[in-house]
Amino acid sequence: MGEPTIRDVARRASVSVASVSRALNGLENVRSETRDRIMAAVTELGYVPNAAARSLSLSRAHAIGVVLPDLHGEFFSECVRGMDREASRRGYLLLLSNMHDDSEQSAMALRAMRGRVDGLLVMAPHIAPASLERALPQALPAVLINAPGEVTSRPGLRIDNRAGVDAMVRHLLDSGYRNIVHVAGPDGNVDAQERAGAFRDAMQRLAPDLPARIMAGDFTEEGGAAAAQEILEGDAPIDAVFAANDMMAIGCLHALRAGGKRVPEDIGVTGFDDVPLARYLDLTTMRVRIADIGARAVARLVDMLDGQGPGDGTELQAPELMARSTTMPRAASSAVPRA
Amino acid sequence: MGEPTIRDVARRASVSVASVSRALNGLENVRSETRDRIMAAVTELGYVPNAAARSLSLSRAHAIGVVLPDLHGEFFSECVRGMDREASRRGYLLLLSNMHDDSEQSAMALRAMRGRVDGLLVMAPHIAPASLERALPQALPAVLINAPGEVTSRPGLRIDNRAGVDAMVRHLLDSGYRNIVHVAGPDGNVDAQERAGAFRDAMQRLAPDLPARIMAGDFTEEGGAAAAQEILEGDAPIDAVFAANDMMAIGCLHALRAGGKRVPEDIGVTGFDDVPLARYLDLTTMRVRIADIGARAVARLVDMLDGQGPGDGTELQAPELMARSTTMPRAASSAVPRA
DNA sequence: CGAAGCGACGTAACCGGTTACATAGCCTTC
DNA sequence: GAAGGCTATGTAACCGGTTACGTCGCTTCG
Repeated sequence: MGEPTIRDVARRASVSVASVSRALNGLENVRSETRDRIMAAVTELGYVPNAAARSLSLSRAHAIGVVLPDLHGEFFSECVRGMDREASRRGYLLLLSNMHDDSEQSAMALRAMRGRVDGLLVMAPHIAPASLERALPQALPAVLINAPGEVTSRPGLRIDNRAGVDAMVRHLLDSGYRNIVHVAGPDGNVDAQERAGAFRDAMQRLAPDLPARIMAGDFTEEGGAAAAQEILEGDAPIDAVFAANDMMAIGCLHALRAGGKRVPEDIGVTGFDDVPLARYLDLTTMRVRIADIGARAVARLVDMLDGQGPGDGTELQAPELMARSTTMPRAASSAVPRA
Repeated sequence: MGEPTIRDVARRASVSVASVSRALNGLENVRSETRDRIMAAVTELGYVPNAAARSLSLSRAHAIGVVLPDLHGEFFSECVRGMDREASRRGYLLLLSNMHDDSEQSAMALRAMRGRVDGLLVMAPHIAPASLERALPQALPAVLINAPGEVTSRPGLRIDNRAGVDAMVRHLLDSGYRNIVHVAGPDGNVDAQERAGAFRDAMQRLAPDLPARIMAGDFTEEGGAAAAQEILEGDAPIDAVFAANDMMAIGCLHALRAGGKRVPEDIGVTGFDDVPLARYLDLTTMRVRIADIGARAVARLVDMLDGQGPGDGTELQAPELMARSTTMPRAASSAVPRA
């Protein structure tokens, strides 16, 4: 009545279940005539192996658990797209579960994956590493995405914020901007902190004579606009705003233009992330290839599962400068010494 | 060595595996003292039931397979977000697989889900219903999302394009626009066809005296701009453009303004979908709650699985008018008779 | 010619749960 | 006080695969 099982196939092909299993898994020690009979039976019955039974006896599910926070649109889909691409290339399926803020429920979701997946991909930007480590089944290999710092023993994958900020600061200096202010993200956010710190360092290193101003922000468009207001009303001779993300850069851009500034002539504006809107507004920014991060995370995890060693530590994904029309080479430009 | 099994728990609590299973599944016939001993053993050992074993013996996986095409960002993530929300409320996990254009590989992905999922959520806008029906395991319940027409016997979920177009046409007429042109989407797309057809019908019904012009388009920004050029250069007295999606509306909006037209005074522009960019540009459009569609799809599927009957046929999700600043009530306005 | 070796194949145990059925202990009831 | 019923619990079969091990027949070689 139900779906055909391997025993049905065996009966139909007049062989034992062992032979069917061997034939299906491409083992060598099956006579080709036998194999043909088995394959015929398989197609006649429309047999498909039951994955649950397979996982149970192999203790291998060929599936990867993906636990993501409630991400904003583009980021989420790009990440999953990259994961799916790599996973399906490698013959794995993705088991998805949003990690809700409720850590109780997240723990539930994690347990529910027990026995279903061979490894975990976890993005938990706002979870303390210690409690994360506790929630993670210690038996399961896991790759952490954008986890805060090196605090964990798990292999990880992160945006190379330092390299990105470096490239952007260099671009601004090369273009001739001299009075650069960084609008930082919220305190709680790891990327925000890292970008702000990197900005300070980059300025110190690349242009020690110039001031490295940092303003507070919150990653929102309104926050960017507020920063712009402050700049318009202040008396500091700012000629470039480097926002810690694109949304703030966009808020900034509008407010500055509304305030009578010409961008990029009077003042340059740049962001970070390269959201679709940035491309649309022709905003200079750092492109973060999120899909690649997802794909690499899968690749590393599968390598671990196949015993290729744990890979070492945290891998960084370098963003790419997208120089567009909110910055321009300026008259007063002077070369910056290469590091 | 490996993870503890139910037998380990049974041994530790000095009971049989049957009692452990009963206690864990909340069966009534377990003495509370016994239950406590079992629970203690569970937490001491850190026992988590193996899902594969569970699915095998119950033939119930508590997971839902999700097969989506390679969707564009926002749509994908919204849809999955809605699904995940509802699925986790109902105690289900999501098994994800992008359906690549390669139908061979898609079939593979579908078989790989055999035994892993209790049902399928399939979005296949560009697959012929017949071949889809063939690829789908006939034993698995499935809910089709945005499937073309009623051609299939499976329950489905679709955007109510007719209602949406109706509402928009009514809004334009109410606002006083009289010479409305619809910029259609690509021929192959079901939504595009439906919207164009609905536009013709709505105009016929709500304003039989007015012309119902339709121009060809392709759902891209460039396509919208091209249509706008044609309007600018033509001599028809167009005073409103209703694009079949937001991206075309945006292309149109820019081209019209670049061509010297004032929007919304000289000409109204509207779209469909309410992508984030539309909100940003303050474009009048129809909001499609994609997340709700995903959530409803899960809800219906789970109802089917729980034997609540198959639900009947295709359910429609009504879009919502977002009247923003690319349309406005005009002087020459005259009321339109309500249907 | 018999033993050893080898390749193809079958038998049955196992993976880790669930559950039908058996059993045992206790309480009722006449 | 024995029979019957009820409840808590144990035993073992089963879900559908994989695979260690055994069997069988044939070839090869001393």
